[in-house]
Amino acid sequence: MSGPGHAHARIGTPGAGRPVARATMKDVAALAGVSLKTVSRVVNGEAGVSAAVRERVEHAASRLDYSHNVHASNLRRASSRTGTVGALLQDVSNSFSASLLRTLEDVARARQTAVLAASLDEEEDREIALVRGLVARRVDGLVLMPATSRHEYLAAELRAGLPTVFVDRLPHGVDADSVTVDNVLGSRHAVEHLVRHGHRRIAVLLDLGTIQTAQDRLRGCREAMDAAGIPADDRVEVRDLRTSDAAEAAVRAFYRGGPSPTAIFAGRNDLAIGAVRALRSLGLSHRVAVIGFDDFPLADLLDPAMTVVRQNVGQIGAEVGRLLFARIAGDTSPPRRVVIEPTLVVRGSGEIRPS
Amino acid sequence: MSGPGHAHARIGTPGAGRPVARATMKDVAALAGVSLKTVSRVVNGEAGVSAAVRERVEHAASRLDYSHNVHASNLRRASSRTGTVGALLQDVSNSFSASLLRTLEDVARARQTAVLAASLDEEEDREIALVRGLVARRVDGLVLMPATSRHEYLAAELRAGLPTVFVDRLPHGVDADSVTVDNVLGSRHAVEHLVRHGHRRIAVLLDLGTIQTAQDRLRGCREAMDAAGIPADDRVEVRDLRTSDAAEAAVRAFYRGGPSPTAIFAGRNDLAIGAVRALRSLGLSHRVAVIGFDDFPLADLLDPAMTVVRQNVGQIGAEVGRLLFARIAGDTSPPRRVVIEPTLVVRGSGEIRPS
DNA sequence: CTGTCTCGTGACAACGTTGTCAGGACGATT
DNA sequence: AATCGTCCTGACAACGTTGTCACGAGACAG
Repeated sequence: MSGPGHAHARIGTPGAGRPVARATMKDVAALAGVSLKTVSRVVNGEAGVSAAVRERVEHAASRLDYSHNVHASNLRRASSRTGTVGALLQDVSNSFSASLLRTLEDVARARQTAVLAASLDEEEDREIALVRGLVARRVDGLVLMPATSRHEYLAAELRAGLPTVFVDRLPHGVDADSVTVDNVLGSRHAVEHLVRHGHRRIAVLLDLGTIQTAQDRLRGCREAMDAAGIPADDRVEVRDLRTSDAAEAAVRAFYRGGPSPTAIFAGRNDLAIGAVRALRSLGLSHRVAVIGFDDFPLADLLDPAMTVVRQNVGQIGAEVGRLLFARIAGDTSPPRRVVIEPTLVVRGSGEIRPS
Repeated sequence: MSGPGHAHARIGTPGAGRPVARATMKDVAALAGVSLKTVSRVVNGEAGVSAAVRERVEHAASRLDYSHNVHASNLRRASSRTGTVGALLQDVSNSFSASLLRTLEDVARARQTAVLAASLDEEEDREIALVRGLVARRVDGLVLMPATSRHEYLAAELRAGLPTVFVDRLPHGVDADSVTVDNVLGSRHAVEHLVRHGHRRIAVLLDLGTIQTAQDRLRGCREAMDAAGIPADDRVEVRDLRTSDAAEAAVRAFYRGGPSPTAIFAGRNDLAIGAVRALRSLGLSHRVAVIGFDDFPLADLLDPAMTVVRQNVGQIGAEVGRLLFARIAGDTSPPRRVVIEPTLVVRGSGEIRPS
């Protein structure tokens, strides 16, 4: 207690402990009067330690608040798993990424694995920096919803055997597992649905043109329109919409002496919400049809309830987890591309007929 | 290429690399024809390496796909930071936890720190196990939205100086930083608001009674009702509601020959949503007032738009980040208890008068 | 030419842990 | 009594890295 290092150490207050070094196996060994290796045996529950010694060690460990250092342990161990995986998603606060993270977390926890989560916000540099950080932390696996469109920068890691699963977007330039949604199909179905309800002037709201899913969704729309003989119309095809507010403004513009579409397909859930806000304020929410891509909480409570193309997030997350941990467990079969079919959820807003 | 270990190693396929060991500084040193220590100097950008040697080392490193091992580095370094913090939240897929995580992540990223995220789902054992795991991983700090009601189990860690910030719920039995919302105040304001609009039969929906915030919210309601001279009524005070569905069922029961409250205060956002579903299906959504605790996306788009008590999540997250990283940076001042005042956001559902 | 100083580089120990192996105590077998 | 095997325990090296120190080469002053 009077040692120089402890002189001013208070107990139980936040900053008090910094000077107090953590107890190591060596300290526990000294207190228990055994060798370091014996402590290691006890801590790891190995056989070949007498009950008396085991008890002495455990007592010493708890008296010193000993906590195992997994980093040192992994460093020494033969085939070191860090028990950590990384998840780089678009934005952990949006409901799609958040649900995905949650499902992955559940799978990981069942395997004693922790999840490092981060948001990319479609920033390419951030993705590359974060991947580097995760590799430096020696994560056992990586789940990636990429912001980049080319993934050669990952080649070395993949070659080194880093289990990697792409989600929502396909890998380009490297070969890796992926779990994606058939965006072309989903948006084609949505637009076909609108056409079937009599629409010919259908607006399309889309995210950043650099994002794969946005491109695919556009393609799906075009296919459906081509099949219906509806010519492409630049005035109602708005791209590079990043926010709900941008979508709202775009939709407002449609009806200010503009093309006045009778239906709107929104290529992302918050764009759909922006569209609803605009229509609501224009008094058009019961006169213009809306279908959004990606379901969201409360879509059924809006008025009219929103018809959406649903990506089954639970299924996506489960597939991602399954693939990732199979690789971590040593599965070396060729990369798999799991494609999940989205479904149209009919709720009302997509069934409004043109007036 | 003909070495025995590489004979069957394919390139670029997921499982190909497992047998290929990662290059270490030793390997880089050998290839560059320098000592290991020189590689360390180059990798860490230390001074005292000639340009020629530096270039040779960098070239060798990239040829071997060398990646720095932060765990070994931290182990050796004097004052080791792992550059990782842990966030144990209620459920990373609910919008409150997710937003909090997101804000924390932004603060952390600015400090080159990664975030380990996990959900507790109000399970006490899981909290304890996860904290142990985070400590074993030597996180630099911990953000905790506890499922437990007593926190003595953290005493040793706090004593050892683990920077810890409680969020949404206060620490009990130990002294630590916290950022909470004044739940009593918020719910008192909500009920006062209902009383002011003429309500005397006000139902209260609450989460698990073991959760601190639920207790506080109940207390706030009671204070407001006492002040208004409204006697407590067990029939309209429903506790231990875990899900939106449970809330929906409870509200349905109110109007099946039950007490028929003229207003409902829901102590959590998804309970409020359950209430809305029930009222909607009973055709009462414009006749019974509803106020929810905690704002949520689209609350303004419901019909009627929902009046809520808003906890400013951005502010909470920012405070948590600020406190946590101040501690990590060495701040040893006494623990702080930051309390944030929630505000009533008036939107319509809370201003319906009794019929 | 010698001595000193600086600069670039390397040898070695150490961080906290685990795998390998060897040794001592003890009871059982010859 | 000598030999063997079993059980428990410890000494030591190693994982990949960095801090410390020492050494050799060249520059420069005396």
